[in-house]
Amino acid sequence: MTPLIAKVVVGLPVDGPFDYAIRKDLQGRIQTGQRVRVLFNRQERVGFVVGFSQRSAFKQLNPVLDVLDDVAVLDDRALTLAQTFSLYYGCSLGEAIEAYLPLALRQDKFRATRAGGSFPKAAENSSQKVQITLLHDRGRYDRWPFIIERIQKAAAQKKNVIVLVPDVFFIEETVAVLARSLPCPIMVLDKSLTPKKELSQWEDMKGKEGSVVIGTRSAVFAPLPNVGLIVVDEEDNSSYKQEQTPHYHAREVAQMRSEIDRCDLIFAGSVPSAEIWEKAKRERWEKVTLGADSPSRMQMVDMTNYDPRKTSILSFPLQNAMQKTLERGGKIILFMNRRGFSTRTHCQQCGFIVKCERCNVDLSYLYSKKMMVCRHCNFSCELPKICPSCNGSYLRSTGTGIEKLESEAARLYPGARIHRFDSECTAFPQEADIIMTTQAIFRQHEAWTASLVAMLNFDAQIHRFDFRSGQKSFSLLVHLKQLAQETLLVQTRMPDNYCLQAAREMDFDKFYREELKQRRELNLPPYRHLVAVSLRGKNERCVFEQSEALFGFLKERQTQGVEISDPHPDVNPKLRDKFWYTILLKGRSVKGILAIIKPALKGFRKRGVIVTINVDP
DNA sequence: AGCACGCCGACT
DNA sequence: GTCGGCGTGCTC
Repeated sequence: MTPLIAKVVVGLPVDGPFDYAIRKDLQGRIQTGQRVRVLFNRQERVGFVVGFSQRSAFKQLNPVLDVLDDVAVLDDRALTLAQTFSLYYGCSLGEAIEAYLPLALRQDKFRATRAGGSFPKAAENSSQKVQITLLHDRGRYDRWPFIIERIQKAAAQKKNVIVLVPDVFFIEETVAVLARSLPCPIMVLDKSLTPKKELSQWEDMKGKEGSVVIGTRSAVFAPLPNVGLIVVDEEDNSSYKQEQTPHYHAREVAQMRSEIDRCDLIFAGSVPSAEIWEKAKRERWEKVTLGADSPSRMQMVDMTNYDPRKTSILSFPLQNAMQKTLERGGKIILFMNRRGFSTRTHCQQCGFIVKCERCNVDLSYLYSKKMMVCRHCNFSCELPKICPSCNGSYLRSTGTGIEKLESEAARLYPGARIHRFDSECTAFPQEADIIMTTQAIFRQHEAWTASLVAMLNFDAQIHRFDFRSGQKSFSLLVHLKQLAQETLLVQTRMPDNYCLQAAREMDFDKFYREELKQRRELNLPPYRHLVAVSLRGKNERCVFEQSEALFGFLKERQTQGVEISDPHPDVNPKLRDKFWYTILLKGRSVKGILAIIKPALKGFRKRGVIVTINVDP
């Protein structure tokens, strides 16, 4: 029987599906996974057909206005993945589908023309065994021969492969490494292209076999048929987590897709995340350890008796090591994760601190731009000459950023060629004796190594208010150690810290033992799932009151095994002119936690706030 | 998300 | 008396 009603979802945070009448002339032309134009709440929108029906509970139905493509943009597997995605991340099916599609297909300006390739129906290969591999590469490049071999195995069976990298900066390098050894076609899924080009790339993938697609997190949705393997490189990198809603993690989506497509998975990296390390052990994944440790040794400088107001940020042992390295003609990398010259400007007369009005944080001074800037929003202003509060002329800038480090080094080593490399720099300084750098160093294609690498502010890193700060610090130490040919020097007031101890001995088991012990004691991932419910709004009192009200709603529905934290202001309570409060829920399963949040939110009438859900924040 | 209908302040 | 502010509710 020809269906009379189409079930349609839209890319808005509203649960559907919604029923639309199918006109006579469109009957037989509509299939699931197709895009249609519909009138939704008096507006024309792109909708996605997810099913059909003969009857509707609604009396008056709007008609489907138009079918937008000749072919379905989503096949059954893609719809299944979108469904799984929306249930796990607590978003609507329409939002999940929009996360999936190239920008062009979320609007009705463009048409999809190419149908998906043929591949086995889900039922035909449901018995196919899925192999998951944790590939721990203690070096930097030893992983690739192993990965290439696995890709070739997949390609030999005419299967396609997806390779995910954390950042666009790694795409070019990864393509080069793979192209050297692989005869099969390599494609790049690039979100930075124009919508039209992105669409044509996306459509090209549909007919492929034995090909490789490389891209960042959204490439996990590449419309390749018959995927045999997904590789997630540097799996612990936080860029795999999307900062906007829906807050998905490409690593988790890769696992969902592997279940549905019955394809293999490789999680590769120098420092696996504690979550994956534990899961690999619990679920008995294949574990491969490769690569020699970096030959460098790690030296710690105890800064306990160091007074930042009296001495240089470059401790005497560090100056000593730098001097010796320079005398031998060696290179030096100084690492500090803080941009700008100074990090705080205050008035010595009245105590006024120059802050960002939108985020309420200290403004940094960028000497290179002669401007004060906010590290959260892109607010910038001139450095005030007199105090805006008391009109006195006693403004002082304190705190050390990478630019001050640069001038400090220039003063101490007038003969050395000193360069800075941060996120604003495009070209890497090849001719340099001393390089001051931030995280940006890891975007560098060629492994730029140095005799001496120094990490200046380890303590600021480990003290960050984030349960993953241990993981991130350890990861940073291991990556910096890989850049050091001879010595990695770390300035710290806590030389006994387990991250430092484990990194010095390159004892990964030691790190995970301690990290996982702490996670277990505090009921944190991977032993519990977290879901953050965040409220934001212009009026702090309103946000606070609404948080308390929602907290009450959640408490009413609380089930056994789920903990609900009191609402608390975020680490940065004011961000981009909005106040942020969060309620954190902890439980053994995301499903169990969302079963509390979803109905609570349905009955909750929000006033002056926007509520968002972040699963596995 | 975004549009419509709602009820309260400043205008001719 | 009306025009329009945005706060809240709904979308097949």
